[in-house]
Amino acid sequence: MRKRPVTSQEVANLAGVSQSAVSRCFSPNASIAPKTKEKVLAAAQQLGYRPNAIARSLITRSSRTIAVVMSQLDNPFYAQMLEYASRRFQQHGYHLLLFMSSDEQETASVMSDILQSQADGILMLAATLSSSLAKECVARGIPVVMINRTVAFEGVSQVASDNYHGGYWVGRHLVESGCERIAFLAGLADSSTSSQRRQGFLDALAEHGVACWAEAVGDYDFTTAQAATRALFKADVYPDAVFAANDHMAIAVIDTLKAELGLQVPHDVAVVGFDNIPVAAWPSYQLTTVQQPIEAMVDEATALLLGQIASGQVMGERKVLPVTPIVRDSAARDSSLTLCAHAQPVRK
Amino acid sequence: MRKRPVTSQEVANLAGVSQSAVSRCFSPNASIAPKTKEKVLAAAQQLGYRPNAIARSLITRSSRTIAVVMSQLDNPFYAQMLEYASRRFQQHGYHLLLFMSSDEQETASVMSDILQSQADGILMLAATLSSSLAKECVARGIPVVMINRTVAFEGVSQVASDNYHGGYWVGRHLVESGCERIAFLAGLADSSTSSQRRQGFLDALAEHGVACWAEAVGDYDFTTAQAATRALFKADVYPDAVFAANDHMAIAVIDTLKAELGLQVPHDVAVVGFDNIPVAAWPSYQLTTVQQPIEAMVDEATALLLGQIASGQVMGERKVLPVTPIVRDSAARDSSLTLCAHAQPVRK
DNA sequence: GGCGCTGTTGCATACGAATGCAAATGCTTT
DNA sequence: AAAGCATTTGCATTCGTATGCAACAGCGCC
Repeated sequence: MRKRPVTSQEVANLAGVSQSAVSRCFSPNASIAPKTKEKVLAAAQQLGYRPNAIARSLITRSSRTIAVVMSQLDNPFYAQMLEYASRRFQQHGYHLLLFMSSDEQETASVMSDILQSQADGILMLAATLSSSLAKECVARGIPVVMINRTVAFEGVSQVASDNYHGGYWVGRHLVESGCERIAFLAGLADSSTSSQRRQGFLDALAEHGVACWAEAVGDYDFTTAQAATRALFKADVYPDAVFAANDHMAIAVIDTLKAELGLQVPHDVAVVGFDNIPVAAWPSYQLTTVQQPIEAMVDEATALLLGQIASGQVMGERKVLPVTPIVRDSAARDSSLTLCAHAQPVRK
Repeated sequence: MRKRPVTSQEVANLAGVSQSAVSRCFSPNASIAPKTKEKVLAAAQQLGYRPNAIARSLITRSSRTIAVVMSQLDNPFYAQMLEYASRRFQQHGYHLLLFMSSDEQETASVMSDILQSQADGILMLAATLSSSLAKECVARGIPVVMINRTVAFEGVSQVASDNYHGGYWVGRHLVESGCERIAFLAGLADSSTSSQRRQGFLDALAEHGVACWAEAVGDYDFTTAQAATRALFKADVYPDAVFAANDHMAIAVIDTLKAELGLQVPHDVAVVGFDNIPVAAWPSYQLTTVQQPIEAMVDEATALLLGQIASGQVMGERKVLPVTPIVRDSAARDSSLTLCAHAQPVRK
């Protein structure tokens, strides 16, 4: 049977003090005599008392909980983010309530749960939010921070890496490496990250008088990216470079080229990704990519959330963090590298 | 400023009913007249009322929350588990509270948070628990289910895949493939999964009159596994097969062999892993491995937790689920496959 | 019309801890 | 010894919702 939990009242009885005294022993800045505290803690220990966080939340009106909404955990990039975020918030005495949501409809139902759960803040990792829901959160004074997504509403904060300049660097790097038939493999059609990377990339090509050879969509998914690769390479004259909107897809491209099409990377085709996930560094891939500053992004998101929670002021702030090009073998034919405005290339 | 939330009392006033009536509108099986419900819902809608889950939890003594303790999210195997578990519990109206914990000490502090949080159940993914903490959970009537770990205490439930027979299959498969110098790469020294896989593996070798050629420890970590590989292969006569206790390490072995030692897989060395993570199927690796039934394991864990929560009976149950050998190129020299008692090989 | 029945409703209380306020304690000071 | 002050303590109330109980309404039936 479920045991009835020990309450502060019972501890108070045993210690011969009032319930308030017990409560004060477990509040950081409460006024309590050392001797009393000792007595109370002994009694608490003896009974196995643990303060009930639910009751505390009710009266303090703060659950010390952050709701996290994620769309994909199979992408190691976001898994890493989640892990780091969890540790970060744990340090500040906050806990994460995890929600998975693939589509916007699911997000609506999930948001309803979140609002009922009294979370103190909401962190969205690559998940989108309808503006009506965003508005409701802001109206209730719950800060929302989105990582790597944008939303058409002002009240929510956004943290992203500099996708535009990352894409720009890739475009320039490929052109300067001597590539001539450069293709782009997009992520999800409606994702801001993919389109910003694409825009920077196209601008770089244009500045060098090169047009994008071909485009395809891979939905940030391995299998879809494989199919897209086959489509891109079925013509007699195929691309000599592919920029995939993330590493996951870039890996799929490399594997498909090697295994199905008998093409060598980078000898026949240069491939560049985005994110710098751990796999990218593996000897089999040696993927040239653009590193997103995971920890800095999470730190920024944490600071925004905790800051707004503390101040009670919910406002939409935007942070764009610099990215770092990582040059590896998959696209490094020519090493005449030059610096990009916002990005220092690093050879690893 | 943080807005004062709308309460059921305010809705009641607007709708011209009592607070109880409002409450009953949001409880599934409460007795309420359709006409009243309509009035109340309209008022709730107008005010933007959402029931406060904290207050509800306090009175019902059930938070509808499951605490999840994880040790590693960088292993896609556990990331997949978490994602599936989240969706599964979401379906049942439960939410996940996520905690990361690497070592046993951290787990102790995390458990303290969990007990205060009034979670209805605890799910441990590849994390260990001291028996004193386990005992406390059981004493409080909080069910605990561990996936892929064992604990020296009876009250907690355990779900695991059949590591022993998985290891056994690997041992036999390698011997029957003609390998003679077979090495084992262990995971964490104290993990039950690694030692069970090892035991099955060694038993299979012994039954065929073969001794294990060498052993090393890789801590389930890419870099450590790379170092271990170098150690295993530094002698003139090196292994002709390696069984790594999980895929993550097996991939590290393959990469290290190819990139640093100039050895071909499977031509020079056969490599087998465990888990069947998505990477294992990638064309570059084609890793022979033993698949753990992720969804079945989570389903089982979910059923155990929800069952014990519903009945109020906390008890230690053990479930061992069958594994499925997956034969791919990394270890398939000879295809004279035979069936293993608990495992049907599948060619994918 | 009175009786009993089913289905709704409101009242009052409970959940467990935090906190403003006033009372009480202990200590110093003159 | 009395007054003054700072610190500690207990009392009573509060957070927002669920629920047992009693009151009540509506209905059909004899």
